[in-house]
Amino acid sequence: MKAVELAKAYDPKEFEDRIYEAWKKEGLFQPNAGGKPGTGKKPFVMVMPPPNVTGVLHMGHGLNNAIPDILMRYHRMNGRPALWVPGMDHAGIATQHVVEKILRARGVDRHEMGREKFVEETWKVANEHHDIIKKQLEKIGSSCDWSRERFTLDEGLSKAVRDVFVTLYERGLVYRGKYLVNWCSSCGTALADDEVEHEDENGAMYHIRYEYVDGSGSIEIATTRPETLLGDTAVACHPEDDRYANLVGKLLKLPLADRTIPLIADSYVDREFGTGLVKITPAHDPNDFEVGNRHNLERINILNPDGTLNENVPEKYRGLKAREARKLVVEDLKVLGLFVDEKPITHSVGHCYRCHTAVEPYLSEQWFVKMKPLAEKALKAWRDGDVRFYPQRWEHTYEQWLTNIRDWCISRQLWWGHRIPVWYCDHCGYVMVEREEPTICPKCKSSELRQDEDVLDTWFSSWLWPFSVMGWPKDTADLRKFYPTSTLLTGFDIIFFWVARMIMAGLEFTGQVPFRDICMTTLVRDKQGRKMSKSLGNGIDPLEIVDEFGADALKFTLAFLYTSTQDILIKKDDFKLGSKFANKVWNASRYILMNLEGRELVPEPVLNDADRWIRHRLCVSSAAVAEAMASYRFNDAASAVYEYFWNDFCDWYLEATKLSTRSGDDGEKDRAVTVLLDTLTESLALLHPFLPFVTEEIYGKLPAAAGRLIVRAYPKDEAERRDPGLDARFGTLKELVSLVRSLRSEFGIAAEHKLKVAVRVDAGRDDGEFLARNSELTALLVNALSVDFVGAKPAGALALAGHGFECYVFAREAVDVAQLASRFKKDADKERQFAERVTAKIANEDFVASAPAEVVDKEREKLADALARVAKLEKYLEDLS
RNA sequence: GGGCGCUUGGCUCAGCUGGUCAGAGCGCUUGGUUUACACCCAAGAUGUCACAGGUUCAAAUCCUGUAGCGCCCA
Repeated sequence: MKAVELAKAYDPKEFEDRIYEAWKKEGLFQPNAGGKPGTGKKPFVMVMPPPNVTGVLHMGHGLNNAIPDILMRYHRMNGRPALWVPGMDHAGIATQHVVEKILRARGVDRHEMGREKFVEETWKVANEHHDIIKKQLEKIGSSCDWSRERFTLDEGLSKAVRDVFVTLYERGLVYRGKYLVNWCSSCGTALADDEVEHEDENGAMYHIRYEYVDGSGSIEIATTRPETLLGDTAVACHPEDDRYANLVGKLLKLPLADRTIPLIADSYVDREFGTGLVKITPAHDPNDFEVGNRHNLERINILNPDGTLNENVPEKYRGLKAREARKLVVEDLKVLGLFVDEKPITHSVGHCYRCHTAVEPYLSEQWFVKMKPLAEKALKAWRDGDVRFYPQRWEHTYEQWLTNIRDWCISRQLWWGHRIPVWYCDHCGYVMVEREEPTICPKCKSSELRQDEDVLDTWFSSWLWPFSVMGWPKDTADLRKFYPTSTLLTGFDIIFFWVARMIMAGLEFTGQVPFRDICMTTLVRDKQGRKMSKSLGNGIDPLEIVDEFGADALKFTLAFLYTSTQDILIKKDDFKLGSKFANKVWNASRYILMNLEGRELVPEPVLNDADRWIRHRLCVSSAAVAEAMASYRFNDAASAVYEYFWNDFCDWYLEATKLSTRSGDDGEKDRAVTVLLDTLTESLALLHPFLPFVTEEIYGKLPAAAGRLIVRAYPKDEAERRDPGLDARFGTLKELVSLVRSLRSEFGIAAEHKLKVAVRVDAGRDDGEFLARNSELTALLVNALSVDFVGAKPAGALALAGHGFECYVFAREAVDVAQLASRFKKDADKERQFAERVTAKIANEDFVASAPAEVVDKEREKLADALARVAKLEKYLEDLS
């Protein structure tokens, strides 16, 4: 056989794109890949959280694509039909922003352009961006089934959205009403409650006097927003507040606005707060809105949609932004002598999550979803254990939100999105909520119909994602085969926006939870713990990492650093971890393939101790991966394969095989190389989910390779391959090797100096035969002339104390005796201290009585072991002196 | 105001169901042109596991409190 040559250095650029194309072309991302439909195994299915089509992929996407890819590949290799459905989100507000910005640069306003042209233009932009994002997801290596890719605004999903809206309406769960909504004046649209981000801001508490109409005096109110007094329709006190109770019903002169308002009593008022009197502005404050309803107060809207004051305020304030009006109002109050004072305070102010403008409570007519009935089902599903959170603590967040749920404002005053399927008859005012566009009014037969101008919240399509991507509401084969999905993996920050709502929609429309396991990932932050953001410029572009270190490095590093408890703090250089590991895999493989030169493969090679040991380790590692994957502890899984490959396979096994590959025996070489190839193949399979590209590339170079690694069986933990006894004996050999290497290092004994070594095994130990059988191997690993077995310490040798054995090195002339003595003393002291602790433990009767016998036995063993080492070390010290 | 989380070697973090669990990666020190790998090899140093109590035969691990940091909801 000829040697297979791998390039000297690992270079992911050389093969990653090529391999991805091959996987895709061969249909290996599809659930029937590897001819598995007949196996009867349960499919493993995930849907990708659809990224914003016009957004930029950041490290959060990197994490939430790299990690699921590991899961997908793992289950695929375990023989389950594996389906990962990709797609993107039309992201209403965000995309409209992007396009408006492009248009602005061209000097065009969307209103000049008109709705139809604007939407057309937006599609163009979305399509361009789609291709970029798709390319990026491919670069990252996502093994998702592109033949099933979906878009939240494509035909099928639009149909699902319309169907859901109408169905909810029919069930009485969608309604229209005039309520206070969160209004972003910059985006010109309403927002849902959870699209508002609260931030502390420096503001002031203003104290203002309102005079009685009858001239008998005045009262003092406190507010943070004095400009809204222009929309006041009452002042309220607590009904049991002695200070004001007798004044209820009195009329007040509203300053500046020249109106008369009453003093009312409502238990909503907090007596401790400010003066105990609050101004009531029903059209501009959610609490005041409620108060206004209870007292039948007029609602005076003082704002235009663009956030300026409207015609309901005195002329001098009209057209001003709220902030500007505030200044002027305060000045004018001062002139009138009605301003008392202002005290600086910090208070929480809501901002638009897209553009960060301060949000105004704004009275308008919107469509809402009645959430309570949906939330109750979702809560029940969780209580029944139909959905499980990993880590579990997130269920509290889920429960809390669902328990205190509020109705969902779903209309958005945008052009980009699913147009609300409601038509109004201009002739008779009849309202039609329809799946198919109506042409005539069923009531008056007029054809003057007008569709609702607004579109639906983007999340109104995302919440259907797990089943709409499968073709729902049609009863498709995919829906039957792959729904409900298995696992959802996404960031905890969208638990309300998306996760909880998907569960509600799944239950409401399919009668099933859309997934059973919910794996919540944390945020990726920079080393200072700051959120990665464009404005801070501290973001790490995953594509840049792929370019510099490779997709495998990106994936492996993220998995290795994955944590479910804290945010992941990361810097660019950290990705070296993954590329170093990939390089290690590359070079170990390169070495093995080099050794094929002139070899013949042996049909049924006999295994030696090292071979059987590495197979045992492979079993242990495979079991560790299985356990970690089942509980979504990706860092544990990554560590398991890392330690296996680097520490077991490379540091010990590969080194051990050099005994064979460097021997003069062709038969032994053939045997060793055959086993090596086999072990390498299984090791590559073990690593594949974590380092897909480099392992597939190497697999393709193996002489006996068939098909693709991506669909090969994952190494199993097989009882007959396990051998814990062998593992322990091999451990003794490793300890022996380390002892000699330490001596060498500490005393500067040159590597090329071949030592003469002897070993004596303590009485009662059963690893003597093993060590004797592998003495040549030991000699190779410590560069010894020979490793002999003796019954007692040979004269003139230095002794080293192992656990259960002694090792003798003929190197007295090479070491500084005083230094060695102090080394022994240190070791002996440490061991003695340990022995004392254990002695005390065993002397404690309570311990012996209460602890399990197993634990007590273990302690006794530890003690015996430690005492034996102390005795040895003391003897050595004596010998040296 | 309610809830959740974090505080472990210089840095970033693991340590699930209490009993060699005091660990990893990076960094650091010493030595190395071992024909797989310097993206490497070998050897090494570094922690009273935030603090104070408590439970227990036994606590980084469970409980309570304190301090600091962060996040979410209101």
